[in-house]
Amino acid sequence: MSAYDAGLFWFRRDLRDEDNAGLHQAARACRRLHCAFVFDSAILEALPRADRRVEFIHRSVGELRESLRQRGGGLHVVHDDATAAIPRLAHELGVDAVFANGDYEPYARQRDAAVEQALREHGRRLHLAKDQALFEKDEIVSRSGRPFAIFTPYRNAWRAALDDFHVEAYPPPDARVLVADKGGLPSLPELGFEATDLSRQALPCGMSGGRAQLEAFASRIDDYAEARDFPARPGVSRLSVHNRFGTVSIRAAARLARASRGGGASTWLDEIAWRDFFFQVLWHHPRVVHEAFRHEHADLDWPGDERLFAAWCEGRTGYPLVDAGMRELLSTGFMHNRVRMVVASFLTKDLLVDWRQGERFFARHLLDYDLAANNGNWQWAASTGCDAQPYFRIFNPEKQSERFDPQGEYIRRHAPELARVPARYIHAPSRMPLHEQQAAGCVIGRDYPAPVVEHATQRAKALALFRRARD
DNA sequence: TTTTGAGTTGTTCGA
DNA sequence: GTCGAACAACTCAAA
Repeated sequence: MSAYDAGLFWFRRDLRDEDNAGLHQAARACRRLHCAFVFDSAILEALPRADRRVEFIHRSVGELRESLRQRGGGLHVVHDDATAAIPRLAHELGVDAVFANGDYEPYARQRDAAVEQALREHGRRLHLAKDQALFEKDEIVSRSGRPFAIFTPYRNAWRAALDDFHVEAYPPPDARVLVADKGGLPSLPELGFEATDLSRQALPCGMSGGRAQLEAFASRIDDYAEARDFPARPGVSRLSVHNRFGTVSIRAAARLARASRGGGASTWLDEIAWRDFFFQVLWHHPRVVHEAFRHEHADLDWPGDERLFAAWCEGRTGYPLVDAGMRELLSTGFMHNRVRMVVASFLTKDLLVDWRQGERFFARHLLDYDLAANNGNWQWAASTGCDAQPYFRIFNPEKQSERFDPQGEYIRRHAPELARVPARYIHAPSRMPLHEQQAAGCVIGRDYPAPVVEHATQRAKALALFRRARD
């Protein structure tokens, strides 16, 4: 009943051998199945030599390889340009077909098209399965058959579809099908990378790490709706990096939400719907990678300069919640979601810097960086996107700080120079009288910067910028 | 077919 | 102090 004698499963952003749609499909279609992972030199070349993500992937691939070996199989690990490596490996192993899980990013689509073309020249096929998303491409469309451009109706249709959707886990591949690997796992230095501080971050890698995070979140999910906006609290799932690299299956996340059924689970399910929504937006509109989704905001002339952008990058804008967020990003590779919104709003609406600069900075530093979600959310914050925030809805960084970090716990954790600032000044330390600054060991202009811009003034400028674009 | 209402994440202003 | 309105424009679904 197997369609092929031998096949090759190519792992990409799905680093697990449990509940993996494409792997399951491949194992059923082949009598013998090889597995491979490619450290794609086309991607790695562009990265700095110390990169937490590469280390996360490296460790997760190592664990995946061990797990496959325990099942009687293995994982070929190659360091090369994937476009060349996969067709070559398919040839060397003498397989009839290659299997993988689909990817919605323009680079990945191009790469897969090139691989498919090269395979076809030798009579081999490439089969792509749906695994990253619960629903993809044209699975959720409006009544007119067009892709949704507004989240809420998308979400309603998505949830209705989920009610009828089979989210059982795909069983792991049958041991009799898997074939052992040859060759080793290249070390991080062999790939051209240095070790990072990843082991000091409270972030378990691999399938085992993903499982632990998911279980830990299961005990907090009922409080998610209330707790998720407070960055000092353990309210959010912290599963984003595992969803990014597939060390947790998105179907496992959906099963957890379904099993919980409370308000927290429902709110969290909406976040999963946002993820699918942005995958779908990117799939249908790849141009959003480079330009505003809304044409009338495509040519906004953002006046923000390099000095302001640098202050934002380094977390020294003089707005404590913004600075704490940027420092969290730099020191951990993560930033709490509420704070992501605050710093994104601040960069675009207060510093008036082009959202693409912020997007690129996040892309470089976020461990959980995902093109679709990052782009979608930046365009949301900048009011340029698909179902974006209205341009006049501008976050006040001080107000957000008072609401979501009232005692400044989060601020103090990430901006230690503010640790001794009294709570009544923690959201606007420059208003502290000098003697209190001295008592707190935080003199404005010496230990902590004065605000680089004034919110009210910049808000008015942002409104004018958008008004001009509309006229 | 047309109309109507509602829409992730907010702030400011004036009564 | 609290409250509602205003801040646009467009998509989508329901009436």
